[in-house]
Amino acid sequence: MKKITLKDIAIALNLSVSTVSKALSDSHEINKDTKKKIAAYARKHNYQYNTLARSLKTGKTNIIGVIVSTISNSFFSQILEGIEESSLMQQYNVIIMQSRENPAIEKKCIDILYSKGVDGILISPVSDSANLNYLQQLHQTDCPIVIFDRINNHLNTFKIGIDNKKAAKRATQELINRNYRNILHITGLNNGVTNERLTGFQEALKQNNITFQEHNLLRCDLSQIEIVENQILNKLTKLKQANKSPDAIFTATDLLTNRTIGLLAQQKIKIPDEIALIGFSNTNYAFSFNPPLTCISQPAKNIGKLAIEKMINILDLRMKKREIVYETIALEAELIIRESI
Amino acid sequence: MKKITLKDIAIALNLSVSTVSKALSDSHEINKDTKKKIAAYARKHNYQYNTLARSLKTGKTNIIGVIVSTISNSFFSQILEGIEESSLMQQYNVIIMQSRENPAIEKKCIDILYSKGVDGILISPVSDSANLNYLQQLHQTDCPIVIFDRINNHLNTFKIGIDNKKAAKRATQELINRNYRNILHITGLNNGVTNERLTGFQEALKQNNITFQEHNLLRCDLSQIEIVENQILNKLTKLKQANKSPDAIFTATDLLTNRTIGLLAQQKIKIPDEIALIGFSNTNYAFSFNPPLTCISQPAKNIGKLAIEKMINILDLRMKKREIVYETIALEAELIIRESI
DNA sequence: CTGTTAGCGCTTTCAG
DNA sequence: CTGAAAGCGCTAACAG
Repeated sequence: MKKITLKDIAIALNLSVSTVSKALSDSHEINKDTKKKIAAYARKHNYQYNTLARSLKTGKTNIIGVIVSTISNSFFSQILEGIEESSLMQQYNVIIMQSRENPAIEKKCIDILYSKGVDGILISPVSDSANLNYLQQLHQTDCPIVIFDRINNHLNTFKIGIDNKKAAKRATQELINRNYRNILHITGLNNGVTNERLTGFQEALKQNNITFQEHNLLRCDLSQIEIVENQILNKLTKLKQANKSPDAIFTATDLLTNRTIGLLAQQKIKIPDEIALIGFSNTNYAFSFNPPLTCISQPAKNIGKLAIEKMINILDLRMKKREIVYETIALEAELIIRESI
Repeated sequence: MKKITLKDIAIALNLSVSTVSKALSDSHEINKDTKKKIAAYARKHNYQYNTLARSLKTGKTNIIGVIVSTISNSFFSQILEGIEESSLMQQYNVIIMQSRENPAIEKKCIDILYSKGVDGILISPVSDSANLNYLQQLHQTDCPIVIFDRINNHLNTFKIGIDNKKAAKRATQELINRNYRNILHITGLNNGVTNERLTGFQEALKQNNITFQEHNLLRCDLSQIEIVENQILNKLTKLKQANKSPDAIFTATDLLTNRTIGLLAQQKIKIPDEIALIGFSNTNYAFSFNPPLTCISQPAKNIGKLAIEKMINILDLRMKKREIVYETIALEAELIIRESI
């Protein structure tokens, strides 16, 4: 079962290559019987057309590049699942690459994808600045870009994510509604997404006439997973010593939330009796935590779906030379109430 | 910044295409100064060679296809992370596809990858039979196959996974060592992997002179996630009514383990006091469960790494027309003792 | 309805 | 050291 080509079929059936090509793409200008004969031979010999050659000719690969920071992060893997599913349905495939939160690697990924001739790139950019100009250039010429997740940047294209401020505000409000007043907000280092969430947190406090206290903000360096727990524990200890222990914690990322619940359990701090916990989390198993975790879950799969759909949309409109009106789509994050608050 | 080609460079610098081609691949037959001039121009205009054209010519795409059942399963996403990392280092890229536990979709994925001209396919096959003959054919001719995770089949190639029987036996022994005698084994439907694990479970019992009781085996249909919990709860209820409640549970898959711990918490069954729990799990957050979960964790990232390395190994040896000796590599799964037993 | 031809961008002999 | 030419497998314009 060696790979056979159009030429092989043409020779075997005593036809020309172009006839075979047209027949297999079901062109109307080919006789029915000829088509049948060709189709039969092709099937029998397991002919699979050579996408490479076709792409070289047509200038279209039907491959979309996707860049995320880490595949194994559950939020991203859910997005990727959505992307793969939708792309397959639309006859596209995806090459997935990891930027590992590193702008230089991200640049390399972009270049590789570009040289592979991908029709477009879906990306959750490492930073709000690093490769943005480069992406903008690509987008304006050869290679359309669609942004997902980290949508706080000035790139003029489709951006799919959630309204982070709103989601954070809602979570905070939920705590306040339940009479928690002294809320510690744990977040990552400065970036668009965490800043939005912080703003949402602060706005909720303000609306309820609660003064935001600087000591109720902890920024963790997420690049060093090992010490995240220490950073949190230190903070809690200090607050306790100052007699300012929080009655609730609001965590701003998946990793922080899941680590925090583990840490509190380990420290035998009762949730929610001593400290309540709410946070962003897309773990499939938040309900298996004990207590089951109350969390803000992003519609990850849907983000992926929409991102690829918008990309195909761009590709389509560009081909038809039609104008494209870009939009930023902020989906609704879901607040799942369980038992940790 | 439109895409530029060798031809563009050649014309601009008044050289021939072949000279430019050779210069950019640093051929020794090109003058140093010419190389420099060409390199400078290429960099300035952001030349990215067209992989498509090169592949068509060389017959090599440097793309490896990967087929898993679901990307968002944490075990697979960890494998994918390893695959992506290693492949990038070796100048390969991966196209990831999902078979969704469906042989027909799996077949489709294989065909698409084949027609894309991937250099090889890494796959965790849906079943021990469905597309195996087809894969064997591909492997023997054009497109080498490497199997990972589900390695209980007759395909003659590299297979990377773990020794499931051994891992299950060890987990069971650990329970027995701690004086649990009445152990309920919860597993999935009949397949190579779960069968191996069941065998390991039974062997451990036997070695300790414990009779295996048919009522201590529950097979769940994993395709219907929603009812898994019900199936487990029903079983526990029945056993209780018969006065045969287990003192420990050994779960055979990620999903089952994580669902079971959630269910037990929900039912207010104290772990490990009333029932102990041990199981396979590759969740990143097993330590955040409460109690922290004692589990068997597979070296997923490593499985991915090895799989791609073996693939590149095959590609290499085939090119050199050297003989290849296939082996099945069973890595060691790790037993992580925490507090659920 | 079928065939001829040119060419996508690149690599690779072979000549000069 | 540099260039001309062929060809990878396919599509598409054009001819017949």
